[in-house]
Amino acid sequence: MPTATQDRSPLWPQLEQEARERFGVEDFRPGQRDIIEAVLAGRDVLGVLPTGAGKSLTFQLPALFVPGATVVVSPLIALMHDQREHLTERFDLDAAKLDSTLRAGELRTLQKEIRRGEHEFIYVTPEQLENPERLALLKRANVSLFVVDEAHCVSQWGHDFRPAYLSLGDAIRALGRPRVLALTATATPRVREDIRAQLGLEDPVVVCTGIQRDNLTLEVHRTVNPELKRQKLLELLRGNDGSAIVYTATVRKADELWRWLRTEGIEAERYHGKLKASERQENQRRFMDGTTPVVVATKAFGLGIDKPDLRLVVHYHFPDSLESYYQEAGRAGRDGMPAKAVLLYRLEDRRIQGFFLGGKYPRRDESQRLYQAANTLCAQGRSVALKRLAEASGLGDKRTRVLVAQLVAAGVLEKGARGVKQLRAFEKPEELDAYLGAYEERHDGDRERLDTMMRYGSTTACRWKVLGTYFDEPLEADCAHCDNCHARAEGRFDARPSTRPRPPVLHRESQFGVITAPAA
DNA sequence: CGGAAATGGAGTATTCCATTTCCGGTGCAATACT
Repeated sequence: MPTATQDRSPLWPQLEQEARERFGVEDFRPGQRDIIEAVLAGRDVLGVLPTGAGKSLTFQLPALFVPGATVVVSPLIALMHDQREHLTERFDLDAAKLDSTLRAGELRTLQKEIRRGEHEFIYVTPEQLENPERLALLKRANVSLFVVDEAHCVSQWGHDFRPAYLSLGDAIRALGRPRVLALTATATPRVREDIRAQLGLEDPVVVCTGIQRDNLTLEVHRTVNPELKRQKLLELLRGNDGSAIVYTATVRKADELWRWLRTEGIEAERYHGKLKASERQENQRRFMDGTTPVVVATKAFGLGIDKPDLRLVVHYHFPDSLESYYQEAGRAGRDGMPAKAVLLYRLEDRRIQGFFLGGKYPRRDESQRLYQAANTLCAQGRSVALKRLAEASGLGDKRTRVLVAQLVAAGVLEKGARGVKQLRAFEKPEELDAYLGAYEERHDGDRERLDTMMRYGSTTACRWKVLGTYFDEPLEADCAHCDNCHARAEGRFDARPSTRPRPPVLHRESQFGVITAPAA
């Protein structure tokens, strides 16, 4: 993919004026100008900018200079709501939002407004774009810019829990192929490629600002048992002057730690997907406005969280990949002041992530079952509803949708208003095999990412270097602001750590059912 | 896969240990209830 162009649009002076007068922006931050230029030039763009780097401006500003409406796809209704309010109240722009919370009356009003072209911005959930009526409505808005906010969701969520993300490419085509701007805070080359392919971006301009953060110190503490872990956590929180997030992998652990921290005299909120919406909102508010300094949360606490003065992010369990880790840990120190990201590493925590990985993608036999069901039900060119396909194959709705999307992409099925139709069958066995095995590759990729996450936890190398390599931004010198670099500077590492004798391994259940433990 | 909780066994009182079982993230949308 090519990098940013430097052509200046003739509109630039007007643009700068608008930026100043409407948005109060005097100088553009790194990356912003390149993205805006490319969008105005009618290019597809993938922008990788960190949280708080002014992503919104990169579509809000050019949207005012292109004809027709700008559609913004957002993963969370709450996020859409905030952004819309921001646009209408602070910047005096017309923005609508289209999601399931609209009542029938509100929807009718909105339909009229959209037909009259009243809205410059229309925020939608990906699910809405699967609905043919909504798509028809948006078509009337003459969409010339299609923005995908938090675009990593396309790659991270599309294939399992929010399959609507797999249909964005279809929606873009249905809207007459407006230029597309995909925005995210982190993307490895693999994720970038996934976004490009899923959205059908054509020769996109890629704008990446770096991932290195000099004010953020990375640390890993190996904690060999739960008690040590808790003590370390307590020590970190007591030693921290400012706000902190503690991430856990499970809801139960989040609740448990939250309770325990409070008995230890630490003021904390909790946040996870099992809480009622009202409680989540209230807890988040108290953390964001500084009433409570600590929040214990699962990964549900993430999107849209921009608290610049966050001083510490602790991971009680490591997440599923370095992308996730960097996203979560990187929330610390957005204000540029010193901050710390600490991982409490324990080898055993792998099982939790391993468990989540296990059920994530369709297995071979499931893909087979769906394909067979489609073959049977779609005989003689009949249209079949997804629900029927799910019933016939015995798969869940979500899984069915993921697999249908895969078959649509392969040109085997076609989506219509009344379900799917079969266009052809897999002709060659290799083709069928590629379909059946498509998710095995993804699964292997995910395992690898988990392994890389664990290598980060156990490495003695510079941690920023590890991250740099992972995100394809190799770092030449060591960072001097991670625990390993500190340790090396203080001579606390052996010259050649890898040559030390390895600890004995306890083999349980060898193939003869004997337990052997090599002498230490 | 591992930790917590539940169950079971041994053996006779309460308890203790071993084994088994269960559970585990993210949200939208549509639907059935008050």
